Amino acid sequence: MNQPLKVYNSLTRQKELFEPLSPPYVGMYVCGPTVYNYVHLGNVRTFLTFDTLFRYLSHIGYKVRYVRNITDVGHLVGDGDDGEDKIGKMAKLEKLEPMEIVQRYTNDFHQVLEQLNFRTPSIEPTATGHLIEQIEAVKDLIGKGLAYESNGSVYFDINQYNANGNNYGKLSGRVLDELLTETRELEGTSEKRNPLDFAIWKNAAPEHLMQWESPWGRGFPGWHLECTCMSTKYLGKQFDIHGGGMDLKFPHHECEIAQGTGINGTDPVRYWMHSNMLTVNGQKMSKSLGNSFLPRELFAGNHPLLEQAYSPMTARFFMLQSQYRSTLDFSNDALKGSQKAYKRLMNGLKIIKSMAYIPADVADSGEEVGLKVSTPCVQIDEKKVADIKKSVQNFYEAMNDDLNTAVAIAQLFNLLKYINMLFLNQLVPASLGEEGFGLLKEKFVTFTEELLGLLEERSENDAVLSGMLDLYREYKATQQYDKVDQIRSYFKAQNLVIRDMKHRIDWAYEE
RNA sequence: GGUCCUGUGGCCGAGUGGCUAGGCAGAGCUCUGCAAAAGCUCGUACAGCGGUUCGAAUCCGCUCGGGACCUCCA
Repeated sequence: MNQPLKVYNSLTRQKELFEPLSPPYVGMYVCGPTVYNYVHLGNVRTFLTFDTLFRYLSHIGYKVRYVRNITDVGHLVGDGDDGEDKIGKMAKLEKLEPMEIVQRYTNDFHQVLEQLNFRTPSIEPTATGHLIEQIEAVKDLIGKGLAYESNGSVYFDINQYNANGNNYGKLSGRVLDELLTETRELEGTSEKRNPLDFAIWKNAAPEHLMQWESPWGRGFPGWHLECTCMSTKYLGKQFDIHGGGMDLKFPHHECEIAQGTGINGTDPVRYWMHSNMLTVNGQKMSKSLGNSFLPRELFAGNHPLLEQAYSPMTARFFMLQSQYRSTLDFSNDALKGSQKAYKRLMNGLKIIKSMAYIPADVADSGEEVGLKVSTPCVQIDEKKVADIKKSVQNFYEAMNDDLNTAVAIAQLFNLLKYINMLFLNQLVPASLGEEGFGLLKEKFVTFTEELLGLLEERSENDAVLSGMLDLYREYKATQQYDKVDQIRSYFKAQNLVIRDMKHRIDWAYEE
């Protein structure tokens, strides 16, 4: 609210100033996973985009209701009637109840997101929990002449929808005639009036595991319908933001627009946002191409594509280093670079959090705070203070510019420079003034932890480490260098390193 | 085939009609028991060819390369 946020709206194909329907409230819906398998790293990128948006909107004063669904109805693998539903297929394969499959992969999804420090959405509704709403929606569309029954299935009537003055294809930029000529369905074999009509209710074969009673016989809801019903129920007939991966633009989101418009008489979404794909060697990461890997495999480093393990926060940082609308290419070299950069950032975070402002007169004498500084007189370095203010402002401008986290992170590194200088007494807090120092500390911590969701990853106990450091100092003072080296090895074994400087000895994350 | 996106230095990745992105890697200096870290300095860019312009890597055209969607996919 207190920041002019601009977002790229896929519907209008341009950046627009974000103005919610009824500030300070914001309604945001994001298509969640179909829980028939483990989420892979590519899936995670989309959710990270909207986690970042959720955090930023909240930070700038909006009250956000963030709805992210769980698709727990199996949808068809293929387009034809003989297609198997994905959850049902897994259930048969593993000899489990479909709901066991759903539970297992929902748990996995939640666990992965928690490891990556995602905030939980306000509501996480399931498709099976909204069957009544979906059946009502189908009835409603039939009543309005926008859908028709055929052999126990119900299809959305695109020709009628367009005849009513709508434009099916406006989100994805598709032209109906072109779609028609490209369709692979054979004439005469379909239950549909128009090959482009999509199912909103699907007749189920007896062996189909997940099926429910309906006015059109036993069946299950069409894939696109759940999002329309759940977003309408929790966010209203029209709401602010709808997000998802690029690959959902067509047909899924196009269908949502058609259904929402058909049922509620209004365009359901004001800002459509789509995040781009994670690629591997330039190709989209996907299960069918076999180039995907699981977050778990990334964290453990046990996948042929991975040269080593990368921590959850390294992965988060890596993905935030690019803007969400660009494709991001995965590579070990890039991940290694991110790992080092992330650790540098965390060392800065650790330093600044432990540091308090010291007025000039105290800094002069130095003794009582354990600093041996002999700064004769400290005056405020206006140039540095101005630079800090500029970086803070640039951070906000970057975030306001369609969530440009890449540029935002660059500002963090500008600030990090001053933190490191403070740490080494190349700069004393007093030279930034209380205001300048306070701004540096507050913003660096807020940006890193709250907005980007980057946290320190550490298991070792602080007290143990500080005890070890005391020993280190003692051995060093008595020049017992072999023991000094032993302590260094102890830290090294935990991916930590001792920083032994003129004025200070401390530990840090090994970079 | 149709629709659309994209091509930045060793690697990843921003951005813009003229002003240092940033990170990783590399070189030098300072500091240091040895290291490490940090700070400072430095190098190598905008696929190719035309055009518009006082000026383009940034706009336009063409060529070549890569990709996405059109089928479930974040």
